[in-house]
Amino acid sequence: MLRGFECEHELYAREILRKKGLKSTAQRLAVVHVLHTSEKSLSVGEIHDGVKKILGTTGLATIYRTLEMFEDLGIVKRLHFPDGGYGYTFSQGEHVHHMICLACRGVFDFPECPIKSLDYTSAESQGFYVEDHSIQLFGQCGKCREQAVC
Amino acid sequence: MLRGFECEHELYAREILRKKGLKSTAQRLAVVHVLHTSEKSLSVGEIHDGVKKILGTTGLATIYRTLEMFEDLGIVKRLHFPDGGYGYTFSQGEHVHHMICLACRGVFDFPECPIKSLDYTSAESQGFYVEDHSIQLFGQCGKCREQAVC
DNA sequence: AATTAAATGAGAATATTTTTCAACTAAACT
DNA sequence: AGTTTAGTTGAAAAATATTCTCATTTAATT
Repeated sequence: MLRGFECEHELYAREILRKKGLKSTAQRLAVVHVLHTSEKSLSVGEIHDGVKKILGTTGLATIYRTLEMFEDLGIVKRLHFPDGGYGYTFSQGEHVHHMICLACRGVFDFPECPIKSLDYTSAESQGFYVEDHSIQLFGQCGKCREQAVC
Repeated sequence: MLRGFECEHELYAREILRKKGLKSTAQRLAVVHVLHTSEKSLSVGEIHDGVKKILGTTGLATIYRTLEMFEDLGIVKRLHFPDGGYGYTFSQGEHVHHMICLACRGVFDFPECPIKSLDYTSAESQGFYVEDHSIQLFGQCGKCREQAVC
């Protein structure tokens, strides 16, 4: 298959796919490439466009299939925005929380997990068993603040 | 217009609508009723069904329009689940975080906001201006744990 | 009761996502 | 390097989900 833009991120994805007996197709690696070279999160359509730029024609269904699979594998993360939209960002499966710029949809890692220091006592006192949590900060990134008119 | 199930939640919604010069229609109050009497979050279709049970025929477009408006007004909150679905829960505009049961989609308030005690220093050191944040705990509620087979 | 601006319903129009299936291809095995 | 095989893809159709249009209705005000 077509190579040429092989980097650590693509090798990382190849490895995960290989372990699961899944194929490292040009389409899948192109999705990895498009996502990890983007500083902002991307919609399904934007990912499709990016992949088409690399491979020429590519079916939209393949993009949907790939993203769903990648999310299960922890290769991408789906983020929901307050306006109801959503996008994908590359992920290496780590426990990371994000700061999301509402202006450019840029995604930045939030270095600390405040829940780590916190315990789940108040949840558990209500009989709730916590399996996972998600934290997101919304606002404006440095670049967008500079460009802002106000 | 049709009354009969007027309670504090409906009066609360009426007041917000009135202040904005919007009408308290039977459809809107029925959405409030359906949502606040449900212990779990509801999909658009479930809300539509619930409203139809109260009012008879009701257009789906009205449900969509109402939910969008209610979200802007802080009367409902849209929650996204790890499986990609989403649902709505009644809200009174307060800063509350939720514990979401993955089994029944029940929504419970998480009493403390860990971000309150935390500061945004690490975000701000990256030049990011934080406007809002969202925290969600996912897991299993007490009721679903009891019913679980394992 | 009359007025008016806002809201609704029904269905058409869009948009989004999933499914189907024949053709294709990466990976493993000669 | 060629064969085999199971997994994948593309294209189009199908299924879902969401938004829009506009004539009719209604809540709120006078």
